[in-house]
Amino acid sequence: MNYNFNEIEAKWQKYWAENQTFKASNSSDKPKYYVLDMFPYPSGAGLHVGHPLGYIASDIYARYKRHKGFNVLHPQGYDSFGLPAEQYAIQTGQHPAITTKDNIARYREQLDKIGFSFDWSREVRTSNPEYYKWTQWIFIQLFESWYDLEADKSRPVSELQEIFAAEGNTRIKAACDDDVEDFSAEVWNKFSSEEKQRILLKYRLTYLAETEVNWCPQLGTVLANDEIVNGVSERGGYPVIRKKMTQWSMRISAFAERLLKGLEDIDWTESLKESQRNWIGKSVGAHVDFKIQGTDHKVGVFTTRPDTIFGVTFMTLAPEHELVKEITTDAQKEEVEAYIEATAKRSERERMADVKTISGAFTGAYAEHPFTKEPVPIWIGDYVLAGYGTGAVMAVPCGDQRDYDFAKHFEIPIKDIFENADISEEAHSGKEGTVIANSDFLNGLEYKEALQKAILKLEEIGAGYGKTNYRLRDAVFSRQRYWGEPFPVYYVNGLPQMIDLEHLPLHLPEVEKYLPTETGEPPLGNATDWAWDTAANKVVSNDKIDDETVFPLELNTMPGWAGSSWYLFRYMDAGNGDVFASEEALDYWENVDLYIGGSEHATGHLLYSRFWTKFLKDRGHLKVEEPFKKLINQGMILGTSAFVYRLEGENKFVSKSLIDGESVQPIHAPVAFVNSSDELDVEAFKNWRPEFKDAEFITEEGGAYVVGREVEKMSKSKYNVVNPDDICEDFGADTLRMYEMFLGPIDQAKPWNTAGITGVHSFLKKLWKLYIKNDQFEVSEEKASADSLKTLHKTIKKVTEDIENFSFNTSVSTFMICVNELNAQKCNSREVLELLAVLIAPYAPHIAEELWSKLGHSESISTASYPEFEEKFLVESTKNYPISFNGKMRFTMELPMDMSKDEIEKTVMADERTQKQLDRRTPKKVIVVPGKIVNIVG
RNA sequence: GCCUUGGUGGCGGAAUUGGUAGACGCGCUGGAUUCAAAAUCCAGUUUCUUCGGAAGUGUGGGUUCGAUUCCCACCCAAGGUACCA
Repeated sequence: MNYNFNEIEAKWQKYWAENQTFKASNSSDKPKYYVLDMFPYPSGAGLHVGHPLGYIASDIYARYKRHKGFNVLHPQGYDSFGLPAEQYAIQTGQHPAITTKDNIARYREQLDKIGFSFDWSREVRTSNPEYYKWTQWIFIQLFESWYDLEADKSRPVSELQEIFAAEGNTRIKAACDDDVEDFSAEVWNKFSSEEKQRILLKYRLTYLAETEVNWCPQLGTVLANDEIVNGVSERGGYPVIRKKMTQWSMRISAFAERLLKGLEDIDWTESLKESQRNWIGKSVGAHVDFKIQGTDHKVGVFTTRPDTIFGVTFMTLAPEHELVKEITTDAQKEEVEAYIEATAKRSERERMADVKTISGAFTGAYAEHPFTKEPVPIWIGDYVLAGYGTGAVMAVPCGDQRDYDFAKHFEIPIKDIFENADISEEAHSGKEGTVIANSDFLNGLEYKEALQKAILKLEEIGAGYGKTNYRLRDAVFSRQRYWGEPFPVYYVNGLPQMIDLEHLPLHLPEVEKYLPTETGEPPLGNATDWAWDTAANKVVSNDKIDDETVFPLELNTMPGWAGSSWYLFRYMDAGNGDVFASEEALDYWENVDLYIGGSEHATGHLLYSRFWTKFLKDRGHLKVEEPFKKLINQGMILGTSAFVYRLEGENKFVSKSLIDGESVQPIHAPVAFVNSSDELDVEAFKNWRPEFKDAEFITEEGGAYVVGREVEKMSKSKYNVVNPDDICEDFGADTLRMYEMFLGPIDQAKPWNTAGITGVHSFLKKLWKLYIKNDQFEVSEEKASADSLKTLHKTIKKVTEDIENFSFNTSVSTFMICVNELNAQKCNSREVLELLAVLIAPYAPHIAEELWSKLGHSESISTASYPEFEEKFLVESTKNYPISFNGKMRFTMELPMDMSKDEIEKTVMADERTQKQLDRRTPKKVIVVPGKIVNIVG
C-alpha cells in the first residue's frame, strides 16, 4: 500500500477532465467567486517552475472557495500575440501562428500535469480571430468616443457632433489635443467633411498623433527599450535614435483622476496602489505662458510653484520642443543643432537617470517675464523631457535643485526670493514655513497664500491659470510589428475610417517576410492583399487601390496590452459570437474577485485594463467600474545557476575552490548536470557540446569538480531552468504544489532549490500512512482522542486563517506539524482523518481525492464542505510563562491560566531561579502581562 | 536618478496588536535497521564560551520594562521606469 503518486495523479486528472468537475455555470444558487491568474504568454521555452507559483496559489484558493460553497469561475487562456514568436519568425521563417500553437500545446500539457482546477471550456487566445474581433470592436468604440470632463465620462462622438453643430466647441469641456482652435456652430457647419473629421480626431479617445520612438535605421524598425542595450540595438549593436512617427494613441490621460480615485475602493496592496498613484503623478499648480520677445510665439509651462515666479531667471525647453528651431538665433544655431543631435542618441531613461552630468545650450532667444517684463533667457536641456507636461520649464534656481545646478554650471544668475533662506550651497525647495520676498505683490506671504495669489494674478493678466497636471501620458497604441491585432482601419485621403462590426474580424494578412519593408514600413507593408474594398466590404489586392472605393489599410498592429486589457470579461462568456460577452454573463460574474500575478504589471497591464473597464462602463457595455477587486502579487522564482571556470585561453576547467588568482572565464553549466553537493557530472558536461569534448578538468582532491553557484532570473540562456514536468514525474504534482508554496511567502522572490523537495514529499508519504493499518487501507471508526481532536482543530484554525491571508507557506508547515503529531498519537480515526483529507484537498488535490474515495465516498472531494473549527477542543488551563530579565528570556514557568497578576509575581519572585538571576539585587520593577510574559527589570 | 519591495542560522524560511528569535523543512553530525545501499526511524545542530554564561535578526542611532516588529539616517539586492510579457 505504497503512495503511488504517478498512478493516483494520472487517475484523478483523467477523472476531472472526463467529468468536467471544474466547469463553472453562469447561473447558480451559490454565491459566485471569480479567481483569475494573470494572462500567460506561451513562450517557446515552455513552463518552468517559476510560472506555476501563482497558479498554484490561485488554484488552492479556488478549490478552497468551492469547499466553502461558492460557484467558482477559474479559467485559463493565452496572451498569444507577442514579440518572441515574431523574432523567431524573423530568424527561421516559421509563421508565428504555428510557433504559438505548438507552444500553447506544450503549455497545456505541462499545466495539466499539475492538477489545476481550470474550466478549460472557457479558454481564450488573443491571437484567435474570434477573440481579436472583439479587441478590434473595442478599438472602434474608443474611436467613436470622446471624454466629457464635465460629466466625467466617455460619450459617443455622434453627440459631440451635435454639440458642435449647435454651439461650436467653446462651451464644452472635453479631453482633447492641446492645439484645437475655437470655433462657433456656424463655422463648424461650414467645415467640409474632411475638416470635421480632422477636428474630431483631436477629441476621440483613440487618435493619431506624432510620438517619439526608438528608431534603428540599420534594422529599419522601432525598438522596445528592452531591445536596446547601452544605447545600441541588442540585435546587431546598431545605433538607435529618437524619431517622431505618426501613431495611434489612447487618451488614458482623460481617465487620470478616476484611475486615481478608483484605487481607494479596491483591495490591492498599498505598495501597488502607491506605484499607480506615482505613475499617474497628480500635481496641482499653474499653467503659465511666457511671451517670446520679438515673435508672436509663447511658451507654456506647468509649475507646481507659481509662488516662486519672481525667482525665474531662465527657461529650459526640451531639445525636441517644437519652438526650438524657430526661436534659435543664427549665432546659436550651430551649438543648438549639435546639442539636439546629441540628445537624440540618448534614451529617455538615460536622461532621467543621469542627474550628474549637466548639459544644455542657449538658444539666443529671450522670453518676457509676465510680471516684471524682464527678459528671460531660453535654454534647452535634456533634463527636460518633451513628453512631460508642456516640454518646457520655468527655471527657478533658488527653489529647485536641478535648476540650481543648471544655473551654477552655466553661470546664470540666481535670484533669491525667500526670506531667511540660505541658498549659497543649494536650492531651498521646502514649502512649509517658507516666506516669499523680493517678489512684488507676493512679498511677505507664506507659501500657501502666495500660491493662491500668484494664480489669481496670472489669471487677471491673462498669462496663466490654475491647473492640475498628471504625469500619466497618453498611451501609444501602434506597433510596427507583424504578430499583433490588425487595426480595423483604412485611410481615405489620409483620414482614418473604421470598418463596420459586421465585417470583423479583419484577419491578419499573410506576408512573405516578417521584417519591415525596404521603404521602412511596418511588416504588414509586405502584404500583397491589404486594401479595403468599401463596396464589397472585404480585403482585396493592393493593386486595386483607387482611392475611390478601394483604400489602403493600416499597416501597424496593436500592442500586447490590447488583448489583455479586457480578457477577464471574455472568460465570462468565451464562445459568444454576437457580443464580447452577454449581458447575463456580465451581470452574474461582474468582475474578478481575486487576481494573482506579478508586480511587474503594476503600471502597465493593471492600469490599462482599469482604463478599458471604465471606458466600457461609460459606454454602457459593462456595469463595473473596476476589473479586479482584490489582487495578490506573486514573487518571481529565481534560478540557481551553475558556473564552471575555464582558464583564459585554454580548454581547461578549474574546480571552484582551486581558482587561485588565475584569470578564469565563468561559463554557465546546465543545472541538470550538477548534484546537490554542487558537483558537476563531468562526462555529461563533456558530451553536452563538441567544444568541451576534449576539455581537461582540474578537480578537488576526491576527484570531484565543484561548480560555483549564483542566483539569477530563471532563463533558457542561463541553463538554470528547472522544468515542472520532471518534478511531477519524480515526486508528483501534489509534492510540487506543496513545495512551491512551502518555499516562502507568495509575494516574495525566492531562489528555486530542488534540494528541499524531499521534505515535502516525505510529508505526503507520512500523511498517506496515517490512513494505512497493517499494510491495508483502514481507518478506525472509534472516537478520536482529545489530543488528536486538538491537533485537528488547531490545524483547521491555522490553515483557514492562512488561506484567507494568502500565507500558504505557513499552512504547509502547519500540515507537517499536524501529521507529525497525529503520527506520534498513532491516530487512525475516521473522525479526524476524513476532515484532514478535505482540509488538505486544495493543496494536494490528487492524494486527497484518492483518500476520499478510499474512505468510501463516490463523489469528488471538491464537493465536500470545508471542516468547521470548534474552539472547545483547544481550551488550555495552563500557560508556560517566559520569565525574562531586562527583556531577555532566561527560563519558563508553567502557571495556571487563571492566576492573577499579583499571584504570578509572587510565585515567580519566590522561585529560586529568579533569585539566582537577580544575584541578591532588588528588582526595580516587575512587569506581568497575564497570559503573555513576565519581565523583571533591575 | 526616481518609484516599489526586501535583507533573520550553512540554505528556504517562522515569529497575532511590540512580549520565549530561529517554528517547519533541507543540509550536516551521531546512532538504529541493512550483507550493503536506498528508504525508514531516533537524537543533536545560531555563534562565541573560561561551560558560570554572553552576544545575536544588513549598518549606525533613537523610543520602550521589553524591538525582527515602531521612528531617523545609511548600505546592499530585486522589480518597474511608458514598444519584453
